[in-house]
This record gives sequence, C-alpha cells and structure tokens, in this order.
Amino acid sequence: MATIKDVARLSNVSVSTVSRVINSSGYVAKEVHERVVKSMKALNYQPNEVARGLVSKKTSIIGLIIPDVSNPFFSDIARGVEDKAIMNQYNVMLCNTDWQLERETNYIKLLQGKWVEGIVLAGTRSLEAELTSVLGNLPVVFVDRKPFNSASAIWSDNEQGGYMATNHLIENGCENIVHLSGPKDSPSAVARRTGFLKAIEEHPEVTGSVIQGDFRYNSGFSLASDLFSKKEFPDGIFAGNDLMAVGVTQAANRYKVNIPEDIKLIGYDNIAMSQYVYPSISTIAQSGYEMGGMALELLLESLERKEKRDVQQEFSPQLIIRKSTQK
Amino acid sequence: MATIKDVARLSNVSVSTVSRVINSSGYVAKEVHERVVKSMKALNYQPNEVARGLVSKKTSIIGLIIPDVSNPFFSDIARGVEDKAIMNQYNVMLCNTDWQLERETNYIKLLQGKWVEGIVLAGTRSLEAELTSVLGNLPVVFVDRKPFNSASAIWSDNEQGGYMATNHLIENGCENIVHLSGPKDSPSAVARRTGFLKAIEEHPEVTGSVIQGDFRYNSGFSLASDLFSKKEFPDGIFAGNDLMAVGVTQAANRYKVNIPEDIKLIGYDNIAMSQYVYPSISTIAQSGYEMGGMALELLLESLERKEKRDVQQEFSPQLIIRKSTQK
DNA sequence: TTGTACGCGTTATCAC
DNA sequence: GTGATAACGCGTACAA
Repeated sequence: MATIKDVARLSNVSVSTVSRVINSSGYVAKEVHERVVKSMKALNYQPNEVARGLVSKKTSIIGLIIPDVSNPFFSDIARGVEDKAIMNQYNVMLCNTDWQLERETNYIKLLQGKWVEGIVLAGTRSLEAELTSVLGNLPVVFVDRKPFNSASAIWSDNEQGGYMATNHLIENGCENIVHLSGPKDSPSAVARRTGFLKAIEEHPEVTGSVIQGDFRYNSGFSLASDLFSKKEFPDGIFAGNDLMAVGVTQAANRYKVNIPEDIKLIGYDNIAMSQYVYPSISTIAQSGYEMGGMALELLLESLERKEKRDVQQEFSPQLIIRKSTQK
Repeated sequence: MATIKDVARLSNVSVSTVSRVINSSGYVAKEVHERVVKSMKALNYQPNEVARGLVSKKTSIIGLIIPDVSNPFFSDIARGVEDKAIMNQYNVMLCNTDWQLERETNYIKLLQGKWVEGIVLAGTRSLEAELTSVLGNLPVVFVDRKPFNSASAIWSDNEQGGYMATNHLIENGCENIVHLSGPKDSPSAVARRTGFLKAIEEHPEVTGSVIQGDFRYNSGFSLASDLFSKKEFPDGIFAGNDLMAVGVTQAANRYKVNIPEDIKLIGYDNIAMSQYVYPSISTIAQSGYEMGGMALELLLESLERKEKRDVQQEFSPQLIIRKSTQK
C-alpha cells in the first residue's frame, strides 16, 4: 500500500507538498500540483485515515447504537441519522446490540477508543449509573429515552402515548384489554405500560392485563395465537409496538378472528408496514426518521461548540386512526 | 482525555511499562503493575485505538456493506456477520447504501482508508470494472453475488431458484404467472428473472410476464394492488423476494382476493415473517444468517494467511412449500 | 512556493 | 524488570 512518502518520492517533492495538494491547503505551483496528482493516481494512493485521525483528532465518524436493525422503527432512526450524517460529510458506524446489554456496553467501550467523535444511542436499556461510567465524556445524544442530568436527548412521551392508545380502545367500546408489552427493562416499554395502566385505572368498568412481550414480530404473533386459541379472548389489544401488532393481525387471520369486528387492535411507532397491512393498524405515531435526523444535528452542533449545551426535546405522540379500531 | 503518558507520569514509570501492563506483554513487577492499574482507573484511561491501529496495522474492525437494513434478508446477513465477528474479537462497521450505487462506492472508499481490515459486500449492484478499481487490494468477500475472477464469494443459484419457484407454481396449476422482479441492475434479481423466463419458455401453455419492482414491501403491495383492482388478474405470482410477497398478501386481503384459492403466491429468501404471515408464504430458502457467518469466516481466514486463496461457495436454493401455493 | 522538523498516542526494539 | 527511542502515516508551524 502506497504512503504519502511514496507519492512524494515519485513526484520529487516533499511530503508536506503532497499533503498540501491532498488537503488543498497552502500554496502549491500548478505544475507541481499536476505532477503530484498524477503520481497519486499511478500509485493508486489512498490517504490513511487512521493516521489522519490520529493527528487531526477528527475521524468524521459518528457511532450509532441501536437494539434491533430488523425493527423498522430503529432502522428508520438509522436512516435518519445516516442521511443527515452524509449531508454533513460524516459517516456512520452502525452497531446492533440485539437487545443485549453486554453488547451495548462493549460497543460503547469500542467507540470510546476514539473511533468516533460522538454517538447516538437509541433505545438503550442500560441503567443510568452504568451508562454514565462507561460513556465518560464522549459526546452522546439519546434517542427514544429520557435523559439523565446532563445529556442531549430526543424522545417521545411514551406514557402519554400508552395512555392515548388505551383510551382510544376504550372509547371504541373495548372493555377487556390486553397490553402486549415490550422488554421489561426498556424504559419506553415501561412508560407505555404505565400509560396503559393509568387509563385502565381511570375506567373501573374496563379490565386490563399485561402480557410480557419483547417488541419482536414473533412475540406478537405467538402471544396473540395463545390468546385466540382459547374460547374467550379480549375485545381489545394494545400492542407495545407495531411490529408486534402486525404479528397480531397475522395470528388473527390464522384463527379466523376478525379485526376490528371481534377485537380491536392498536400499535405503536407508525412504521410503514402498519398502514399497508390488512386491516391497517391504528397506532401512535413517532417518526424514527425525524428523531434520528434531529439527533444527529444535535450531536454535530455539540461537536462544533466547545461548551456543553444539552438540548432535550420531547415529541408529542400522535394518534393515528385506521381500520383496526373502527367500530 | 487521559493518554498513556498521563498514566505513566502518575504512576512514576515510563510509558513502556504502562504499555506492558495494558497488553500484558513482557515482565512487570507486581507492585508496579498494581500502581499502574490504579492510576488507569483514577484517570479513567482508555487506550486510543486509533493510535494503536496506526502502529499495529490492525483495527479489528470489519466493514459490512448492505443495500437495505430494513430488508430482513440483509439484516439476517448482518446478524450472521456480526455474531461471528464478535466471537472472533472483531467488530463490525455496518454501512447501509439504501440501494444507491454512489453511496456504495463512497463507503468502499471510506473503508479503504484503513479503517477496516476487510469488508463483506452484500447484494452489490456495482459493475465489475468499477468495483475492482475502487476495491484495490482490500480483502473482500461477496455475499449474494457471483464473484469476478478472483475474490471470495458466497451466493445462491438465483437462476435455479427462480426456475424452481416458477415450476412450482406451474405444477400447481397456474397458467398465467406474473413475476414481480427486483431492481433491474441487481444481479440476483436479474438471475431470478432469468430463471422465471426459462421456466415459462419450457411451458408453452403458460403465459408469463414481468413487472418491475424494487425488492421493497411497498412495491409488492402497490404492484399487487394494481393487479387486483382489475377484473382479470393472473392466477400465480412469483414475487422477487419475500418482502414483496408479504406486500402481495396484504394487497390480497384488502381486495378480498383469496390466496391460494384465487391466486397462488411464492416468494424468495425465506425471511422469518413469511412463515408467520397468513397465509404462510411458500418461498425459496436462502439463509442470510448462515451466508453472513460463512462470509466472515472466509474473510478472517484470508486475513490470517498471507497468500490469497479465494473460496467460492454456491448455495443450492431450496423450495419451501407453505399455504400460499396449496391447490 | 517549498522543505524541515516535530508531534499525534501507541507499540516494539533495544539497551541498561 | 525497566526505560529510552524509533517507528506507524500524516498535518502543520516554521524556516528558507
């Protein structure tokens, strides 16, 4: 692999001159410039970004940690982050934790090693204390999680969202509602569950129960199958996220249960699929793509300015009514 | 941020000693060892991996380029690569091209800059000539693509798979089959299409036509909706991948078209969702997870040995019969 | 306009 | 056992 020295030698100039043409900084004679460019091509020279990063202390890479690439909500976040990053000449290193805490801390430690200038941490389940100790002073923006004392964060009010979803079911006549929750150590899942319970409490005529899920398609499908395979089942399901809700619709198809006639269904996230599924699924909207883009902007801003300034932005959840909850 | 020098100073030793305890190489007195460890903790010291990478020429990072994170086939590949990588003390830098050629070459150039020791390139659409020039001598393993002269690659026989899928529809009585193809510059999509046309040609009694899709859920849904909204529609659909096939089932639900009674459907990839959807979708299996894992093993092997040895592994597609093609 | 020399944080090769 | 010191590949004052 050719280095800057090889290029310098071949062009009969010093390395600093080559460096100047690479970075188009400082003066360099046209004639010399051409000569250098030519030898770079001849040697198929590519600057060593690792060495560059060492001296400039800039890698132009942003780390992105998400729990599940195959969940559209998170891949939406990823695309939001990525698009904005590319717009700003940054690149993204995407790390997938598969919902495993150990992998999350491992990735943070890896990125700590100066590979990235900052990280976007989405949907983390780690505890506050653990997180702060691992993070050190690495700039970070949280997505889909309320922040600690001092950190930028973008999240939506999941408790309010869970409350809205449940009330919507109740308003449409549901009296026996099951909530398929997400992982019990996911803050978002817990908040949605809290909102659910709050709404249930406010309506004594309605009974509600919670079944533990894991935010994955399979979990929605199999939990709903368990429900539908019995004689009696609830008249409303609030799925912890849309992916599980899609699983519910498929289970309903298999067991010849009609949505919304026999049972009403609402999800959470507003992933694209929820509007294409039949019946289309009512849901609580949060735009992963927007949240991701905003997270990256916040991160870049905090990289530019030296003083720390934390921005915390709460999105309001929005109810989207579709077929699955029609009377 | 503390450096190795700070640790050395605080411990009253030289940097070389600190380096020795970090890498547990060479001799160092117990007493000194403890002192160094203590100051590392006190300073919250984290080795700068960029500097390490510069001298050792090893970053322990593998690049992974895929076209679409939200396609389960590719996220399966990603997880296969990731799991095997972590097993071997490597980390993965995942890059998502969103099917854009420009982003693909950009990412390759970025990774060229010594960030990674090698890359796994999945589902690339780039032309051979372009690719070889960009790749240089960066170790690479292709997934889901037949290789050029000299490169390791893992792919499945997509033409054969397309042929099998089409024949399966024909054997089940379909006489008017539509193929929803993938992007026209995707080699896999083209091969499946070729297999489709071959099967059609061999059966003069069967008519077949191709509609251009893009491997995405939405495309399957909207193309099938177009089909179903007309009086007459085909009696068989071969979707270029499962994601589109799932879209077709949802369109069928919406237009009250019964699968498999009114129309039979087969997909490609065998993503998890295809067996949970109702009706479950027949498909041609290829395990992204396995292919990804194998790709990483090949890559690591080629990193260990100095001489180049290309392994090319063709997977045989496998027909999986489910509800969507029952008579 | 160009070249020299130093430093980025770390590892490795020597001496001691 | 331990400590200088030269690399790794590049950017950049500073001198020329």
